[in-house]
Amino acid sequence: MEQIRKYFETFSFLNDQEWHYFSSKLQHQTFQKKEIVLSKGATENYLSFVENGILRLFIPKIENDVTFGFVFKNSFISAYDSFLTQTSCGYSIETLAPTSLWRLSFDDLEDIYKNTSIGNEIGRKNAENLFLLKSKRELSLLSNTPEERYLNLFHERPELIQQIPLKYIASYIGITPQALSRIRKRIS
Amino acid sequence: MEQIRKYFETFSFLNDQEWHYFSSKLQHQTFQKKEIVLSKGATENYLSFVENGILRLFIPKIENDVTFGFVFKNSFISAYDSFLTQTSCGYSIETLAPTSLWRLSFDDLEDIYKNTSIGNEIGRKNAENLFLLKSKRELSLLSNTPEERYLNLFHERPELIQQIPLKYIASYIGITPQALSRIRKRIS
DNA sequence: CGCCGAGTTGAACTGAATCAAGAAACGTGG
DNA sequence: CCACGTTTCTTGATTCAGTTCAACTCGGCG
Repeated sequence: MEQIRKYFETFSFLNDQEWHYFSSKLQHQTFQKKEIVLSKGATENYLSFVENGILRLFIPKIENDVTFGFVFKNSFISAYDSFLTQTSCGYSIETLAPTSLWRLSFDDLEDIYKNTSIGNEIGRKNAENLFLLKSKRELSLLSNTPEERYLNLFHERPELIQQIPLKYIASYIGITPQALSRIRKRIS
Repeated sequence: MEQIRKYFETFSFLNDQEWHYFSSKLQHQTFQKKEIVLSKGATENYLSFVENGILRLFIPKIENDVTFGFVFKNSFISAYDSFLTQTSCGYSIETLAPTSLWRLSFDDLEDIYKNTSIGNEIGRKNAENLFLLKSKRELSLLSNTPEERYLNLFHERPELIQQIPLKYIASYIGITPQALSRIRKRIS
């Protein structure tokens, strides 16, 4: 749990009282490998910190679903759009490895925003960070080729390429597994 | 200027004192058509409200630059990633029509965050909204075809298709002007 | 041992890129 | 208000990266 505090304090310092208030809201939950954490159509009720494990965000499709995100330990996971708007979610989240989460419910987070000044600040900085990530990804999808995206992933997140089945990575960079297989062959 | 207050109050109510403090920081500035508002490589110093006009965000390239955003009146524009991180910007912003902005500097915004509780709340909700837009766009780029993206634009933002040169829209959708021309022919 | 999912490889197909040229629209100065 | 030059849009021909369909290999697991 101390990891969460550390994570926050990359944004803003928390005194013990603030931290105690925040951490009292957290619920611990564990999942097996290949378990669905949130089903498409449901409404996300949690902002969750990944204590351990790997998760995948994807739009389920009849044939090939579209994977658009992976989350590793020591960061937050949520269907954050569904969470923020409290409307049904257009995608699903599943675990790719045994996973344990510290979860904060929507209502508890609202309380934190109401009752603490630090809450909004951390919430803002977190949303800003998520925005930055999505901005980078948008530019990558528009201006890089799939091959460039694969090479970038390879350099920036090598752990991802080692731990995650290729078919999901292929989908993440926007191509079929076959095409990724050929790219790998070409560049090696 | 009242438009800005209205915009904020879609998020959170502002009392007169808060509004007065905020609005005292705003600087007014106007631009002609086709004027560069921010050059790639510079650092964004402003969060700007578009009172009037149209702007385009793009990565300048030797041959075809990559357009990834348009902003119309009554919303905010900024190279928000560069602004937040105060590092040099990877893209440029130019006007596509005569434009007038109300601008808030980075330092002034930091003051607002420090001195008001409402500031962080609005900042958070604004960042959340920007995040939502980017999330939608990511999914669109991954799971729709260029043709579907064009039709979506056509339904969701028809004003955009009327007022903006096709070549920029093509780039925004992720294809060449020629390909967009053929799509238009096909669907009409 | 046999099954199943993941990855690879091949062949044919397709949508978009590229190269090139012409038509239409736009803006500016006379 | 027209004439000219520039930019934008369209259309055609060719090329190419990635898709699709299909077959085969490999490794793990019941």
